[in-house]
Amino acid sequence: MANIEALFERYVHTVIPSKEEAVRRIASSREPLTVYLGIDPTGPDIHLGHSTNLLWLREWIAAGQKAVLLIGDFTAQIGDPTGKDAARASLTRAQVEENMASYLDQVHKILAPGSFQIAYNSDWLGPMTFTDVVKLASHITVQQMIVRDMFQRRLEAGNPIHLHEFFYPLMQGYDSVALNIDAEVGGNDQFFNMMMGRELLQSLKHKDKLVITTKLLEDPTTGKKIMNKSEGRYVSLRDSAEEMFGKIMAMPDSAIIPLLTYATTVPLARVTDAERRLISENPKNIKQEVAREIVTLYHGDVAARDAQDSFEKIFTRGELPESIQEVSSVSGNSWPESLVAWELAESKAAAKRLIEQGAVRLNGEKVTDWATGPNLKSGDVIQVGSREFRKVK
RNA sequence: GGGGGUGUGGUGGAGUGGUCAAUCACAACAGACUGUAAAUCUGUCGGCCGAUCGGCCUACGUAGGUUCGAAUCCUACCGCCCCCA
Repeated sequence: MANIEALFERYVHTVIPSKEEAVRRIASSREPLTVYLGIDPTGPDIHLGHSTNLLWLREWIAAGQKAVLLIGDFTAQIGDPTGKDAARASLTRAQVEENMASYLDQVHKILAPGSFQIAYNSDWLGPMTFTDVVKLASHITVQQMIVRDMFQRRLEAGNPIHLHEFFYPLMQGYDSVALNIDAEVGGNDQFFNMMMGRELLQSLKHKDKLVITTKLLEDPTTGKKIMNKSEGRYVSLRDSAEEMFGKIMAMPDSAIIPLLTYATTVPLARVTDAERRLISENPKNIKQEVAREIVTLYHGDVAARDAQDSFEKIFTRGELPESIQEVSSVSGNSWPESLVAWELAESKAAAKRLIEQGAVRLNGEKVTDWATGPNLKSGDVIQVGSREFRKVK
């Protein structure tokens, strides 16, 4: 019983109808309850923001309950409009399949293969006829749709709302009906869609679904998302150990506690301990511990330790990394031409700027003049900024 | 169907005939400093060429036009928003 209550504490934001009711239902049910997590395979990456749901699911499964991972292959193919004003490009079947394979690999880093079921919403959304859709739509009013804050904001700002955007909550909501599900879990930003599913399930099957929303990784000082996929600022579960470690270290200090709380499984006592230490201690140490913890989760102890060593080596002590990408030098190439060829600069103009700014080093010596071509020999190391290295073959 | 608006760089958003490759903010990149790829401060931020001055090319929804000269004016088209019906 105690472990069931604990299910609704750490990662959870809200439970509808209530946490108490959820606990009661689990305890009083003869059968395990089934919860589902829906994800749309719109890109190849799952990021740390999604990991909260997966970590929660792992506990749910450990508590003897059932889980379904619902892949929104149908919705992804049409294109999810919930983003900004521009309609997102639709994905082809092939892209979706590629993303799905990649998603499962990532999910398996947290949830053991076989510990959950997989469902695809194209199975029931694909065969629906226009008649089915109209009938489904009749259960929801426009007023119910436009209360959603995203729609409200766009109405106020005079930004377009396309009619088809109303169908996404409807489709996602219908997933609950098709699965005849007991509960759904998702990030707090998915609250509206999950409630839509609850509404439909009640209308169509007179069944009362639990809605469990999890905490989002947000910066407590700015309220902004720490993982921002549309701005390309996120830690992917596919990232290498070193990338992951580095990206976490580049996060603002204010992200330390949210990451430790919602993206790891360390005991909560350690979180309060970290909060206390942040006051007196160098935040760098605590951030490193968080990075280490997260990398361990996805890459294991050894890789995490190596990632930390390599980070300290390059950034704290300014030494060269273990392995450096090798490039061949073309004699006669000027500095800008070489930098572009080695993918260290986007254009020759950019390369010149980098040199002018003192960002380019040859064997540790600043390159000051772009006009006098590089005189390179095998083994020379070129560095741009603090993290890009190339070695001449 | 009628009327009024609007469309700018990765994003938001200025600019309404030349001094606009386009104020500013965010993002990004670099430098300094540091406690790290945090914070802060400074700088850079379309491309090409000439050894920093300079020159050329491409760009402000699309296609034309007016003009010595257009992101800025005109016409058509496309997209979007609002109001009336």
